[in-house]
Amino acid sequence: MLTNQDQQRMEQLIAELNEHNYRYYTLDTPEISDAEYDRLYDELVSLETTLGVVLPSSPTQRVGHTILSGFEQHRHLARLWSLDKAQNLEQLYAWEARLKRAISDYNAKNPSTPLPDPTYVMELKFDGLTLNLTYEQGQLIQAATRGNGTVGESILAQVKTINSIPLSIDYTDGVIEVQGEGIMTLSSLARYNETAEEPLKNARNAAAGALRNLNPAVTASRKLDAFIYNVGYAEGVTFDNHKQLQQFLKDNRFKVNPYIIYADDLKQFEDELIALAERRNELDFLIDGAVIKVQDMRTREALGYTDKFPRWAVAFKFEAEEAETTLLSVSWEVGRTGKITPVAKVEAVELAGVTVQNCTLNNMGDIERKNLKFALGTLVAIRRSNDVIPEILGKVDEELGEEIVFPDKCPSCGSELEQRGAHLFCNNKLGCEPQMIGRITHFAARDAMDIESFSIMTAEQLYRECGVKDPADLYKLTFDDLIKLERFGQKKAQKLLDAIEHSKTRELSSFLFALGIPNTGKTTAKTLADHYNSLDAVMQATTDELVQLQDIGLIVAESIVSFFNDPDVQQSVAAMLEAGVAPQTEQIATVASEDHPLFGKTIVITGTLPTLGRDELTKMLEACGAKVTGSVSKKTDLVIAGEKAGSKLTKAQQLGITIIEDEAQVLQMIEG
DNA sequence: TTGCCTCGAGATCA
DNA sequence: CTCGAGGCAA
Repeated sequence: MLTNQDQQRMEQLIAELNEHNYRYYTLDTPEISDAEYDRLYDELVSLETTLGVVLPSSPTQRVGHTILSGFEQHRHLARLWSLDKAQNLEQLYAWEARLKRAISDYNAKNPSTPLPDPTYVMELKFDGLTLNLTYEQGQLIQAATRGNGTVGESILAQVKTINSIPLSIDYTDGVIEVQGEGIMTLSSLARYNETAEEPLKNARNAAAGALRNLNPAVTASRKLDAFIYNVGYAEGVTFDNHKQLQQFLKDNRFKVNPYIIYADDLKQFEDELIALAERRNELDFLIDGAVIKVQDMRTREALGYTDKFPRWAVAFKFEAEEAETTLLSVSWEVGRTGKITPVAKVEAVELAGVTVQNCTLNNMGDIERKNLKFALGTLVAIRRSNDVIPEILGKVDEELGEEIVFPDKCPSCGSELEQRGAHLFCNNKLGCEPQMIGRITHFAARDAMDIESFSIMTAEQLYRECGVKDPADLYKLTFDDLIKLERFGQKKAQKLLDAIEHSKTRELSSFLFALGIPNTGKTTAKTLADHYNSLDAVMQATTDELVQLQDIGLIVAESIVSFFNDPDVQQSVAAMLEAGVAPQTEQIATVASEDHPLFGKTIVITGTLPTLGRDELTKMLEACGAKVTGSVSKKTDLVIAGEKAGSKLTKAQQLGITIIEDEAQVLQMIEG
């Protein structure tokens, strides 16, 4: 039986433990000994077991004992943006110049409400894994990775194991999302590696790996930490400037790194940036630069965002670490477009926590510009540019090595190569294996037809063993074809077939991108799909028409026209359509049939679904002949309720309206 | 490009 | 149980 007294004692214990937890992990000023903490903790555990009651903010809820079967998708309430970069002071001031121009443009248009001169704040740029935490009525209800910025993966159970992240906060007036960086401190990593069977190589990957472990107990054993630096979405609270936002985070007991510097002028950061780069190695966690933001929130709102970045913030990146190693060999690889790219093998060398063995050299011109023509077997300097791709900077000394010989024949099929600019191309489109395998791989890729579990290895295997020479051939594959292959069992074969089947109904824009039209990326493919709304119309388009479209010039237009004039392409597309590939367009979908179960229904959407955006879902529903309205009434036939659904859901329940909360079920209904 | 994790396949052992 | 492919993040 739960008595009032027990309940009170439990709440008291939780409050005390959370307070001590906060002092220990967030403020780093513990007040009681570990033994005392453990005693209180044990008392709470036994109280919880005897009563059979566990409150959500109880510290015993940090380490879940159920092993997850996979990660669910999560749609962020506010997009998580990347940051514009500055590698040096010159680029930093260039950013400031753009910023000031944007401000004066704004002020010219809005003379009655001018923006103030910008003042700045500088913080550390942590090298870990972005976290997005959702609190509803003060409780931590969701935690997700960044993903593509819009949809990430839910890692709530893993994030709860991070002791400095509060399970509940004082702010209870609405839903908020805060953002921060999940990290592993260097001391934690060292301590972990002392006893670990498999030592972890660097703190960033260790943190990322720990958060993607399906067993939260494993995550807990890695003893991660997190710094919170932003409020991405908030109901019921606004901030005038960065200081207020910071204070809000601190008041709600988030762990905010104390390194925050305010300045009226970027010049004041110059010395600090140099000092920081030097002090970098003294910190107990990895940073890869500093983030500089405008303090004033109205300015942030007014300036807004480009496609990718906020205009009011920039990441100042430290000089990338460099290493010296021997250039062992250069091989020439053929991409899907026939472009020949030199790839360098170097003597394995440790660089910023990873072992580098391969470096891209871009093209012939690059090799000459870097004076590497006679560098085989000699010492070269390397660096990881843009954080990721290793590149060779140049020779370390004057010593001459063996010559890097530029090929004149395709290294794969032996055709004559053609030079276009600094690049070499193999024009043997249909007889050159890596080009064909590359096209098939590209076709199946995530942003293209999204055939899951299919990648270059599979493409090679299918090409060689099953005669899959063209993307269209994928649709002829049978279970019997696959099961014969090495490393293909029942499960894998079926999975691949299901994925191929699923790809038949991808969006037209994805299909166009998948075809690999030269000079046509995701964005152009989308432009084409939106404008023409049918595959046939795109194939019939003329150069004159195409150049009228947004961001399509003569070169792109001609690429598109000549691509679809190619009889091989026409044949391949025809074969795919024949096999049942039906790129989805709005036009097809808007031919709503009166037989559709959703036809004429009045539907209300509330909350957020894991992957479908509200606009996207509205369009889909309308295409079925449904009417999507904003508020629930007696006339509403159906309510689709996602996470964090509000009063609309309550009202629907009161009125007894059918409610769907499962995204998969929604999609099923749309499909009929 | 690398490191980390997961999953399925195939080998090994009971 | 071990190995390698696939997926994710930076």
